Amino acid sequence: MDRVRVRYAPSPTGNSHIGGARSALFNYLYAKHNGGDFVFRSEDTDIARNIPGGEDSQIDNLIWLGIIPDESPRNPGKYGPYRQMERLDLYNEWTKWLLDHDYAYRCYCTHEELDAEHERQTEAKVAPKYSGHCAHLTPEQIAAYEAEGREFVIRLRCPEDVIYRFKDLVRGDVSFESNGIGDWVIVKANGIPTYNYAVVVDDHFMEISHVFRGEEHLSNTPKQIMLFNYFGWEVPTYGHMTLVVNEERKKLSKRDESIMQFVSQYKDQGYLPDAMFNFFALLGWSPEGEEEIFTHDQLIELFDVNRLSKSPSMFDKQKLTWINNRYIKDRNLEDVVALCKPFLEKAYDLSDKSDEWVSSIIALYHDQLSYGAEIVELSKLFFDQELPELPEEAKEILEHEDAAKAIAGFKEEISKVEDFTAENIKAAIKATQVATGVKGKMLFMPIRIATTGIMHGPDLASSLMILGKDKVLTKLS
RNA sequence: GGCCUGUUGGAGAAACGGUUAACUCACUUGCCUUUCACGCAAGCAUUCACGGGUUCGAAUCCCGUACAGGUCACCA
Repeated sequence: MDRVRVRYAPSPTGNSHIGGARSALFNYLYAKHNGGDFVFRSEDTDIARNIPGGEDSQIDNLIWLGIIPDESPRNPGKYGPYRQMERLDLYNEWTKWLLDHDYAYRCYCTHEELDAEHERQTEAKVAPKYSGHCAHLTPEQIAAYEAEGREFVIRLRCPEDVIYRFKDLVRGDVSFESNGIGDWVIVKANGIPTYNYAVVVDDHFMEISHVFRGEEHLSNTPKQIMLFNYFGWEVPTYGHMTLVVNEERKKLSKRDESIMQFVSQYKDQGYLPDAMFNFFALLGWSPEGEEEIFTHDQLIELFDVNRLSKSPSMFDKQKLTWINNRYIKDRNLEDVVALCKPFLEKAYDLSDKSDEWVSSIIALYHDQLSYGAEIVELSKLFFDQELPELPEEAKEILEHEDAAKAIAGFKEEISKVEDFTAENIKAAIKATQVATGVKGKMLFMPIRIATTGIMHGPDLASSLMILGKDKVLTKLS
């Protein structure tokens, strides 16, 4: 196994989860850093939970993020097929091998029997594991069960007193005792292999050299090593990454609503894929210097497994927002317009507006925009929307005697402006100052509040230009 | 309950036995600016969960305690 080959193997049971995307990202970074392959495998053995389109959406989301599989069901390499349900013959072949060598056996226990056993063990406060009821059935017993028409699963014999040790790329030396495991199911009653079994066969035949996955898989590792040992196959190198947790420090669950959980949601809100890529890379990994903003290629270059963290990382929405803003600022206006316009179109009727007009609004917010959809809220004042009630402070300003002077003066000056450009508007404000003697905050604020309806916003002259002369005059009246 | 893992400021995180405990986000203050935003500058852990040890010296090594998380499926 000289070549680095890694895989990302989701089950097509739903939309891409951010935790999964992060796993995919680290596998990808590792592979690319080492000039290896990143393969996508569909773990679709839970036939009841698979959803149509699940696999496609997984791949699409990865590609959107810039994590391009070198091999997948869509672009198969020479290690296919890339869906587990299409590899059943392979598994069956090796199941037979295990059975023939007596490393595995048929188990006829029913769910009821197993549940009762589990309950007894929990009550007795011992580690729940399979009792081995069917481990040594006589041919007569087997025949009897078969005659009954009982279904069976296939269990792997778990050796006694073996300690499974492995060097984890993230956690260092890890070991598990075999005694805590028990004979576990490798093939379900429906003839389909379980996850821990299929994975071993696939990782071997797909020549996977390194496996980066979430910490929740740590305790699956001894089971998989057990199998590698029986087969006499080389065990890949594992690296168990910390979980991503929410503000409550709990593992992100799909029901959690405190943050957006799915990659597609970020896409839909107008986040930039390269910003997401950058952000995910910082979740459980840290670069060496002080810089944290890196391009796709730089991250590949810099990625180093030794810098993966051992403690869980919290999904920090504010940091994502900041990173996304950094990327938006770096994009040219044309790109940002393309990003934002769809949100405006959806929120407002733009049919009688020119492209230039829309672009000029977006330009106003280019530097502060955190994500595409935010433009709708930010630019409200240009779309005749209901604006929040003025704060006390604003009312006080308007009641001031200078305010009335400023507004009246400005109305007069502005009505004289022919060519309604920012420059000319600025000149009109200046002229108002000269004419009325009002200046500074007491000049700008009343005009701003009267025309835009808010106290704080982008450059006044530009804002007025976009609003247009007619609207400005109406508002002033 | 068994097994496994982690614990450095509000959040991420560096430091690999000897530094004033990096850096980034957030926050606070100041500058810039009509305002907001952007940008710039500064401030923000007498201390590394706690208690013992080892050592000339410990956030860093060892032991224990506490807390947090993961996992114990015919789900992946």
